[in-house]
This record gives sequence, C-alpha cells and structure tokens, in this order.
Amino acid sequence: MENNEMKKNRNTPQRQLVKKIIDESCDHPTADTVYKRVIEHDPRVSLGTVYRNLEFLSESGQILRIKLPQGPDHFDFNTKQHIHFYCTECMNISDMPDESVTTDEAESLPRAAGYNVKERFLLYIGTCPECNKNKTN
Amino acid sequence: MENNEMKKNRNTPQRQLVKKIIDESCDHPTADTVYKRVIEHDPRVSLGTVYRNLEFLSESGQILRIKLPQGPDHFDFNTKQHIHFYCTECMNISDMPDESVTTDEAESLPRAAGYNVKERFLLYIGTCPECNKNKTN
DNA sequence: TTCCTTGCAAATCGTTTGCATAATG
DNA sequence: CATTATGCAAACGATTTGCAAGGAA
Repeated sequence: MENNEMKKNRNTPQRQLVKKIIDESCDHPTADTVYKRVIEHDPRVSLGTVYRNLEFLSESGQILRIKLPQGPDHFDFNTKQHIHFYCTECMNISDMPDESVTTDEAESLPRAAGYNVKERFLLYIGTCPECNKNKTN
Repeated sequence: MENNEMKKNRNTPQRQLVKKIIDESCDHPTADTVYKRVIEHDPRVSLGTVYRNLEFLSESGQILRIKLPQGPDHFDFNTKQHIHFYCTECMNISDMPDESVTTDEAESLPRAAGYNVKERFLLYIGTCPECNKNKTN
C-alpha cells in the first residue's frame, strides 16, 4: 500500500546516527535535542542535516513527528502511536495508554456530515500522573 | 469563575477595530488577514498592534485562537467552539456540527490513567463537503 | 498624571533553503 | 558517473519584544 519506504535513500552515517538516536530515545525529543545527542557521537554533523534526516525519516514512515500547538515538533520511534499527552509541569510528552475513543466513532461524526477525514490530531494537555503525585493535590 | 475579562483594558480604537473585524469575519482569519482588513478601515494601525490585540482578546476570552499543526494561528469570534475541520483543498476551516465525541467519554480515558486534563486539542484534516461535491468523487 | 498602548523596527524561534563540496550506489 | 547528501550560513514565516512617544482612565 505505502511505498514511502521506497524513496531515494543513501544510507549515510549521519542518517543512520539520527535514526539510532531516535530509536534509543524514549522521551520524544525535539530536533534540537536530537542534534545535541547526535554531536556527542559525531561533532561534525550539522543541525541542518539533522532536520533533513528527521524530515526524511518521518516522511518515509520510519519515525513519527509529533506536532504541538506550541513550540517545536517532537519525534518518536513508535510510528503507530498518535495520541499524546503534554504535561504542562514537566513539559514531557507521554503516550496515551489506549486510543479507542479516536477510532471509528470519532470519525463517524464528520463523515456523516459529508467530510472526508484524512487525518485527526488529538492532543491532551494537562498534568501527568508523576507530576500530580509530586504535588499531592 | 473566570475573571479573565477583568484584565486591564483601555478601549483603544485599534482594539475595538480588531474586535469588530473578528466579529464580522466568518472565515476564521489569520492575524495577517485580520491586519489587512483592519488597515482598510485605518491604514495607520500596525501589524504588531493587531498581534497584541489578538493576544489580549483571546487571553481575555473574547475571541478564540485556533492552532493548526501547520502554519499561522486562526481566530474565531465563537469562543465556545473547539472542534474544527481543516480542508486541504480550499484551506478553509469549518466548525464541526457537533462535539459529543469529545466531551465526557473523551476524557475518561486519560483521567482513569491518572492524568489531569486541562485542555484537549482535536482537529480533523481532510476535504470538506463543498470540495467533495466539486470533485464528484 | 499614571501606566496602558501604540508604531516602528529589530529580535526571536523553529525550521528551511541555496550553494559549493563530498560521498554513495 | 549520476545523483543524493552534507556543512555552512543566510533566509524564512509567524510572532514577540524593546523602546520612545502617544493617549485613555
């Protein structure tokens, strides 16, 4: 179905490194954070190259780009997850445990009204269990 | 409950004009579009002032700021509506006819997992009924 | 007479792009 | 060898900000 993975691809050390960093990150890093981790391994890699590879990797379905209403995009090795929770306390993004609400029933509404839904962005914003615990309220 | 409306407020002609433009717009204009409409009435108003007043008006709950995953923010006189549909054909934003899916049941999931939901962004992207009609497919 | 607000321009942030060079298939 | 990718720096779009001057309360 998807032949996005068939794109032109020269397996540069830089591209492999960016992919490796994402795969090893479980904190949904931003492009800048990825860059900082990349240059720990190879200081000669440029920020532009990191951006270009993040673009390539997400366009070819190898990683996931997470857009927030505020601030820079984040990236995720888990390409299946589409529902995220942004904590206003720790500023971290966590994956939502389940996504049942946003499957069929979530699209029946616009579809019935004549809309053709291609994508659906759902983002929760608030405080995560960790931060709620730390505040004791 | 909300005392956002009690903020410092000097009813400048510029602020009144921006509010008037939003109230008369049913196409969810961007800041730049608002600016273009504003200077038709008073060419001396600056873009910065438009931005500042859009910020003031949305912060004080008088208008709604709509964030998209791509491109500039849009603004809406209808402060109650939170679900929008972005058409990739005509690039327009339309209000969703109903929002039942995103009320209680949409928040029960994260809440049960210990999250404290403050905001929820839901955006549909696809093609609107108008554009679907024009394409006959 | 406060001090909020404006106009203007410069600055910011996240990201993209042009270009000459390097490296891959 | 034909491209694709890189490094660098400059450009970009949307928005914010510093500052001196203007104008409501």
